[in-house]
Amino acid sequence: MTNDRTDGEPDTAPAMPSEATQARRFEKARLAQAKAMLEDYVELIDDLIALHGEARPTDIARRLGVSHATAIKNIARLKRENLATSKPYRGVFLTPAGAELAARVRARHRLVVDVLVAVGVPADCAEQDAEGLEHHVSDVALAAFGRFLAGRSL
Amino acid sequence: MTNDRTDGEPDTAPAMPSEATQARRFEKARLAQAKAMLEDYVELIDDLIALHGEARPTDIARRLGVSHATAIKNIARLKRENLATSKPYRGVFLTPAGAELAARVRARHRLVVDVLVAVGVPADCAEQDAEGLEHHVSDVALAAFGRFLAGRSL
DNA sequence: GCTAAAATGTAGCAAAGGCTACACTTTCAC
DNA sequence: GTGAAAGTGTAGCCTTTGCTACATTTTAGC
Repeated sequence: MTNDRTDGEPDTAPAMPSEATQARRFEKARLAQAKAMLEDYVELIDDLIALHGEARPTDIARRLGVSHATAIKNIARLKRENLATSKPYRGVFLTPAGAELAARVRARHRLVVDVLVAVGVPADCAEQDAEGLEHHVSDVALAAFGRFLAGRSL
Repeated sequence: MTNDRTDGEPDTAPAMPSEATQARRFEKARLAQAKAMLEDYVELIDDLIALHGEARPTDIARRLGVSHATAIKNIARLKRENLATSKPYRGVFLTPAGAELAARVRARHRLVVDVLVAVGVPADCAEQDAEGLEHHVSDVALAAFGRFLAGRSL
């Protein structure tokens, strides 16, 4: 039972998910949001290392559009969560766990952008929207995206 | 110029968007997130009024999976932003601006769910993912979604 | 190799959005 | 109509994630 039509409301009113179902959905969305910052940072750090051989806090800050102090504070959190390492006045590097997360996040990002483009979203808009979108795409949806794109390219 | 290949990095390194472009994307994603709470509340309040004739703080809290104190605090913010009205111990109602926002948010939500289903995401998963996703879908992408679905149904 | 600029790090503040605890009002059963 | 349960509201706290201001270290030009 996932619907909430137990009382005598007008028949024209639309059904809603049950309170528990809806609360679970919102809670998952909140959790996804909490992980978003970590995901953005590891993906960016991985990109910068690939491009420049290192990831410096100031570069990270500029690319994220935040102050360097904010970037450094968030890098400290990455280190607490065993996703990155750094020594004072040296660049930031990813731990194996961080690199693994970065790989997953980048693959997801590509897939999301590709699906958006496949349904007709302009490329630059797809890149923009994917930036916020990607953190909320579940593995199940991701698998469906993969099948959809595979079917398209036949 | 949106690419960043001005230095002597290895040719195997992938191109990245310019710092300014990337910073703008992240900033937009942050702004979308800041509006998400308002959008969730007005949509839910609108649904509850349609279903029960009123939206009570406790119902709102239960459906969002937060404490009633949190719901009341956020309702106060809706009132500050002229999206809702309420009097002590009475239900919450939407202003014209709030109702207009709710209508837009609900239409967007439907479109997002429909597109997810159309590309093969299971219905319940689509509903779950849409909850977080929807706040980051731009009007341009939304228009593309509409065209995609219209093309499908031919 | 020294000095100035850039980068890095630290401290303290603010707003958002959660929470619990407690007080007050309304509603409903009897 | 009264008392208990349910709903509503307030106060104060915590964490997250942004900021500015200032201190320190490294880097680079000369």
